[in-house]
Amino acid sequence: MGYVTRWLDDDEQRAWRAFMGASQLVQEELDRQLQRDSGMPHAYYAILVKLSEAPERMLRMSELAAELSSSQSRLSHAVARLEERGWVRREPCAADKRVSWAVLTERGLTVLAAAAPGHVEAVRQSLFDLLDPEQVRRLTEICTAVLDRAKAGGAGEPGRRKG
Amino acid sequence: MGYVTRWLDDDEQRAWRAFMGASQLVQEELDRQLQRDSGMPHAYYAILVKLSEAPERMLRMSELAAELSSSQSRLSHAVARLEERGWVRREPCAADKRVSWAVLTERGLTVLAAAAPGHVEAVRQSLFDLLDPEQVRRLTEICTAVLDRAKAGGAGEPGRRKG
DNA sequence: CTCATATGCTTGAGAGTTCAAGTAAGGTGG
DNA sequence: CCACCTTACTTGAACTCTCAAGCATATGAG
Repeated sequence: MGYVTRWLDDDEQRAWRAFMGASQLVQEELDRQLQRDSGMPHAYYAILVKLSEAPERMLRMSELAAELSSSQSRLSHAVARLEERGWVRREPCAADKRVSWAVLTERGLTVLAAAAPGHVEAVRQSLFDLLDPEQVRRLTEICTAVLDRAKAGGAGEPGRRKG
Repeated sequence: MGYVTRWLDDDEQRAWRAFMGASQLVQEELDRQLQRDSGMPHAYYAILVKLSEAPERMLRMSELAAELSSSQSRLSHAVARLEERGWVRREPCAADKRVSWAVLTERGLTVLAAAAPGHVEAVRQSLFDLLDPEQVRRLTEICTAVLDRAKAGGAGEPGRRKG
């Protein structure tokens, strides 16, 4: 523990605050838009999207959690709420009785279809309308680099076990 | 509204998911690190930092909220908790009795000083160690562009009034 | 001066997230 | 076939955040 802390220099400070600020801002804008216009938080929207893209529109809870980088606990609570609303249904798995499938219902698909246009519009306003194509390319590259480390087994990702 | 939705193309999809993924990942890593090592969420840490940088280590609640891009409600709840821990103290304002000052206590400063090195280390691991200086420069530019629109009076920022 | 409105902040209820336990089922070595 | 560990998922309590009201104090119009 005999470290001397390497503080952030001015450029790093600026970068850090800009990144955190932009992250927070975009997240909150999206969350607010979805809550206001479609009555769901962004996390729930993301669940519906993932299910809609899956074969048969169903995924095992653990797969779904992994795809969303979400903890199993969070997903379990969320799917419970989505089930109450009739947007998602759970089905037991015959082959492995521990597993449960999350299935997007017709009603869930309808709700998602209704929510999507407004969401996309909000995404454009929060991000893409503000950046030129070159910036978008760079942002993708940078964020991918950040994400790759996590997948490569960095410390402390939620809902994942190292392996 | 007779709009035809302009969906995201493949590049935009990738950019969007990378950005959201990286934002979420970094936020959660930082939150977890601070919670684990210093027993506070990142939002509370940010409050302590802002106060520590202010003259006399004190700010009016509304100023503090504005600097943090936080709603007044959130800040009020948070400061209540920080007060219970003795890290922050509230003081009434003689000139305007509606105002209350949030003041960083000695104990709060000590806690912040103890938390900071681990936090900075986590920031490096989550972000700066993964990027070269040119990428950091680009990230700053991009995030600043995203933030500037909000300050320039975009729709729906939390805890702010337009004007 | 007085009433209406705006401002600064707080409060309470409802919701989502987290962490730590807890249940149940699958797999394995003896 | 029986303990034992792992895997898949759920549950409950504590905590934070949000939204909508709710005070109390300025401020301005008449």
